[in-house]
Amino acid sequence: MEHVFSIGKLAAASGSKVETIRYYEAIGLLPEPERNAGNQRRYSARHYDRLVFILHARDLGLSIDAIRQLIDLSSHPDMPCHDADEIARRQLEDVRQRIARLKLLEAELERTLSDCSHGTIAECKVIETLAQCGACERHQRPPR
Amino acid sequence: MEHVFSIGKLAAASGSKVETIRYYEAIGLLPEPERNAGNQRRYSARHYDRLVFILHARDLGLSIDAIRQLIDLSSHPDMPCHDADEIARRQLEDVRQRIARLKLLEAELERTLSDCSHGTIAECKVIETLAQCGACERHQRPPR
DNA sequence: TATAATTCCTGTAGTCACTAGAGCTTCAAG
DNA sequence: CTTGAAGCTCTAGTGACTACAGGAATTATA
Repeated sequence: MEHVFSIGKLAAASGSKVETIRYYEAIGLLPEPERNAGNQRRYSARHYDRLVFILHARDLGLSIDAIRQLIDLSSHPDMPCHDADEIARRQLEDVRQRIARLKLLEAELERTLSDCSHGTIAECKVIETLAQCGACERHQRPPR
Repeated sequence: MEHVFSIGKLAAASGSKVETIRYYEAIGLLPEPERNAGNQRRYSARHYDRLVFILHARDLGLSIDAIRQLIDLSSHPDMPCHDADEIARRQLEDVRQRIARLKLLEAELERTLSDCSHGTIAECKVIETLAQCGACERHQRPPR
């Protein structure tokens, strides 16, 4: 006899939300569960497993689309692992880039804050710093 | 005599996009520019400055709402700097948390990939890892 | 067992910060 | 003067949810 969950219990057990679960069902990530006599969803352990898989992958920053690919892959257990590997590798690359970028931001915010003389807005280095381009290469020189 | 830009030139000079500029105008972050006889937007250096301010702040991860607050602040130059300071400080805190979180993800993805035996999907550690909760505290124990 | 409180249902709309497209007008180069 | 690029407005789409309205079903309490 399997455990059977209401959507609320499944949300609580998995650490997600009722609305999110219904959303994952609507976009086809979670299979449609059985319904009881009163039309309420009744989930099994299989649903729990699938949901935890999705939540982990989301936590790791994978897009819904990447997760869909992984789920498709796992329904072909004879295929080589290469594609799943590739998805994880791309994600790792992405995460590393995000870290590098955020560290630059951290440094710039630290500088911005340490420069601030705590006077009035007119002298505020926070605003001033944002208004200028120090080492930034995004724009051309101001066109004066 | 001031430089005057078309929206396309402003986009190119600032490193943003035409649509983004119109969007910032629509939500009230950029003041409405003058129009020429043919109803086309004509921007001045003031607009360029404001746009660069916004783009920098967005690059630093500030929300549109935080930027709006900073702009409001800067129109009251006599107020103390404290509020602007606080916005930057909160943002720094946020960036640091994001870095910490991403580093955990990086480690988990590295582990996932190094475990992968490159066999078939059935043995794929990438998928397996996502399906389990190793050290994760998000959910309760599986309810079997 | 009756009622009250909670949970669940569907469907729609809202969020954020843009981005893309349709269908038209205006501008600039040759 | 023609032609093609750039501009205009307005609407809808994106991703990944989140929130609400207005009911129906279930569960807890008296």
